[in-house]
Amino acid sequence: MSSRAATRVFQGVEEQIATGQLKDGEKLDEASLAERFHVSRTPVREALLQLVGSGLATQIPKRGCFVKAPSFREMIEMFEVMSELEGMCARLAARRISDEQLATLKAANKGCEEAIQANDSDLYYHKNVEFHECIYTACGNSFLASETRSLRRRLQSFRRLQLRVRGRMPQSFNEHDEIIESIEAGDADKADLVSRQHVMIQGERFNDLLAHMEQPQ
Amino acid sequence: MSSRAATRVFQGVEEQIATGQLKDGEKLDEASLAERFHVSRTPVREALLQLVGSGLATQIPKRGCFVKAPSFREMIEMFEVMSELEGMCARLAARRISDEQLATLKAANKGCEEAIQANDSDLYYHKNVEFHECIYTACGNSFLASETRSLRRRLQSFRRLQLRVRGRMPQSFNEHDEIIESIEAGDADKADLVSRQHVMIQGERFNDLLAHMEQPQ
DNA sequence: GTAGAAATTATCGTATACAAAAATAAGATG
DNA sequence: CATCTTATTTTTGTATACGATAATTTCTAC
Repeated sequence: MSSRAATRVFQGVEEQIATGQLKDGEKLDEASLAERFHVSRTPVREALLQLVGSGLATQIPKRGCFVKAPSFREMIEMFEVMSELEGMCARLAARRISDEQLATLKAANKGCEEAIQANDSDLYYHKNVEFHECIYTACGNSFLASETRSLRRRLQSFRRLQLRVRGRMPQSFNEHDEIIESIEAGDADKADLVSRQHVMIQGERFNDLLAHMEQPQ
Repeated sequence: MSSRAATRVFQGVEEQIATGQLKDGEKLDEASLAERFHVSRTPVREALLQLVGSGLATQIPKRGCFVKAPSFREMIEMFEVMSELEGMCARLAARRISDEQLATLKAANKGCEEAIQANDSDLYYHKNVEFHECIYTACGNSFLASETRSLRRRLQSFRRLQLRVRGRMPQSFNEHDEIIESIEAGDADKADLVSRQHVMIQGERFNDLLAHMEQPQ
């Protein structure tokens, strides 16, 4: 089906960690995974290496790999950094965005609006990613864009949960408006501030959500 | 000698990329590397995967791995992000640092001073790392600390060059004083600003250095 | 002589095999 | 019965083997 077995295993394990099927500290046994994915140990080992690289697993020499789900504290820390990066992207975008990029950004936001009117949170999720992607591109720093994207991806599975929180979708959309306005006005400081808050609010929502769901560690 | 063959290969190739023995775009042939490091292809492939993960190589499916030395533009971009992260660390440290951590920070700076008096740029390099490491720890966000450390490491080989630039060592040290003062005073905004500048100046110095050395691409 | 096609070669991705180290189980000794 | 020692088993890390795909070369046709 897919091109590389190693990639399949990587994404599969990643998914299972995100959904909680594989829990924190659980051992990632090479032989079992190989059997589960119908491949040999070689691609499994490659997948595990990549998991370790992306921080989802820990490797102890001669002992094996173990799931390393972010703790509550680490999640908050990641949101804190995400907030900073997102703010930086917006700040730079306010200074560097082109007319064309601004138009694309507005179009993406229009997509968000339509998703809200259709009350389609899954569509909103994708349109929202698109919106932020526009800002990453417009910041004119592809390294920053890539780092931010990567962190967003890492917080992704939790975000998806958040947008279903009551009333979050319209509020998120209103914040988008503020972000666009400040970027269009070239107000870097405000774009920075508003974007930071946009992320931190999500962090807080995440916090609420977790508190409702179960005990953090 | 060492524990893992894969690690040896990884560090070896990393070193050769940093020193310029392996140039941008050059192919990382599995068989040749295996022969060079007296190991089989398996650990070589693992090393290459890690190199790709840390951004030092690119992988094209069914075509192989190629050295991906950061371009001039990417270096500037990385400095821009480093500046932001370093600023964030300092800002948080100004709010969260403990008395004990502050003492350690001052001690590290004392080490820098001694290195200057001894005119030992190599020692200064290490003491400087120690100084910044204190701030990372004091920022109270271990994820941020880890990300910043990782980026520092990536810019490391170039930094090492920079500190040998004429007059940089004392200037860097003076900037440290400003950083300590603002952190001690709990002035988060100033700590942020000064730390950002501290990095950006290095970026500019790097810029100068490159301009002197050879043509950027 | 050049362009395209077929065959050959090289290299990647995966599977299997084997050696070394660690975990576990079994046995001996007090 | 507990504990230390030793044997067995499991599992990691590395080497080798094999199939598939892309690159290269050779060959043929024009």
